Amino acid sequence: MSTPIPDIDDDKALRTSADRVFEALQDAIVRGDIAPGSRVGETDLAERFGTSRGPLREALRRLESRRLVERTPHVGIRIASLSPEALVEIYFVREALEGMAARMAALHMTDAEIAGLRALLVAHQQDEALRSDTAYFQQEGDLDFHYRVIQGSHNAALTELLIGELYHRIRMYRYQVSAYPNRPQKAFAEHQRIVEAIEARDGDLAEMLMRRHISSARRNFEQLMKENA
Amino acid sequence: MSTPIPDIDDDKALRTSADRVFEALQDAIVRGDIAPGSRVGETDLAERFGTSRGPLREALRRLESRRLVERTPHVGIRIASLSPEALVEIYFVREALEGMAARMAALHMTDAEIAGLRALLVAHQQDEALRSDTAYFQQEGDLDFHYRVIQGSHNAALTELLIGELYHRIRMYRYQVSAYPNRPQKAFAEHQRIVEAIEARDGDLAEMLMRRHISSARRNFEQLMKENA
DNA sequence: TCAACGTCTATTGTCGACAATCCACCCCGC
DNA sequence: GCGGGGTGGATTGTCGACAATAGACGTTGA
Repeated sequence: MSTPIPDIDDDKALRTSADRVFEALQDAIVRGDIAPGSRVGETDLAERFGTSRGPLREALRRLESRRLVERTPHVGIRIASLSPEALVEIYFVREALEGMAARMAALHMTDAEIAGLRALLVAHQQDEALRSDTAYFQQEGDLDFHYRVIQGSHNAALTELLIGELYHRIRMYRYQVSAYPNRPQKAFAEHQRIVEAIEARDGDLAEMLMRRHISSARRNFEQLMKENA
Repeated sequence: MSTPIPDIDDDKALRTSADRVFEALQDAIVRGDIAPGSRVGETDLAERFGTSRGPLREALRRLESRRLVERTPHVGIRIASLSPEALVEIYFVREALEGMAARMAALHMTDAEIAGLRALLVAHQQDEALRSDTAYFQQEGDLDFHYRVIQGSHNAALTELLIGELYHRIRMYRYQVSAYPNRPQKAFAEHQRIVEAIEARDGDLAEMLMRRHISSARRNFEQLMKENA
């Protein structure tokens, strides 16, 4: 108890209480401020977020849709915990979706967007030169890169699925196991070649490279799991 | 079609009222019993489904997550209507995801599942021989075929995304525009070749064929839209 | 006549209380 | 001592009432 949860977002931009709780609670879950797998009571949560159980339950239903909490009727809710196996499953989904996103990005990104993407890579290169092995920063940068490619697809359904649903779970896992090594220099090189393909407006190549990029990250992760077992 | 809303599911298997309303309302939206794009009041809906506004709002939040209703704070909710452009976007997502599903189905489906899949095709062939142009039936059969391949991937994340989220919107569109022609005989031939690839355990081929199958359905749809405009 | 303002009503957002259900613990019988 | 049933407590599910907001309508002034 005490003040375990980072302050509720008091910003009034999100009008309703249910929306604020939804964002705050999602953030708390993703950041691991609430232990994954733990059972939580509605009354406690409502009190903690300074609202009543009505809006809280609405927020919970949305989090349930996003697979961030699991609910069993008349029993309660528990914070979702992503197993390594489930993460591997998501890797396959990412490979398919982001591959398609890269293809469409190569076809539909504006020149300005591509320029911004390359600028991002340059920034990463400099940062990486300094702090070569701090995986965390690279991970956030990695997310940034993928975000931009996804949005570059100009496909709202695709973007919503990836950023709105999948990425929260992935980030949750990254917080759970604090920064597992993820070959930053190699990933960076792959990013660079993806951008080159996009610049060349080569959809086939962009998709292929992105799929290889993600599937090799998956294999790296699977290897890591095998070693730790 | 007489009763305005298909009877609320009185089955007690779904324990809570919010769950029942969620399913019933989703069904009503998908079937078009509530006009797409129409504004609906919470009080009306609650009364219509025989519950109070509390559970109804929880159901609405989940439907909002599935993009079946759109909500603007302090104003109300409106039933989502899927534009042709949005459907095209979803076709691309399907192409990526179902392509991956076909690949994984070729690798992971059990022999029994494959046998069932082929049996389904045989049944389709016979039915289709009789009613060669009734698109509706073929469509439901089409869904059935795709369902099985998706579940054959044995990837829960993939299955949940496709069947749990995307397919409701697709079905909604099929009800909206009553049975647009979708080249049943050609689709059937494509299904057959996909099954052959799965039987051969050829993941690469299965994915390629499935992607072609879906993208050619998309192009067929886009062509149709152009003609009607 | 038109536009801007203010009021007013209908609808949504929020809350607290009550009812229903489950789980843990205890008691009783074997 | 052990298993089964029952009871108590706590938690979730549901409801009706109240507060707050937005949009519609009428009014007033130029």
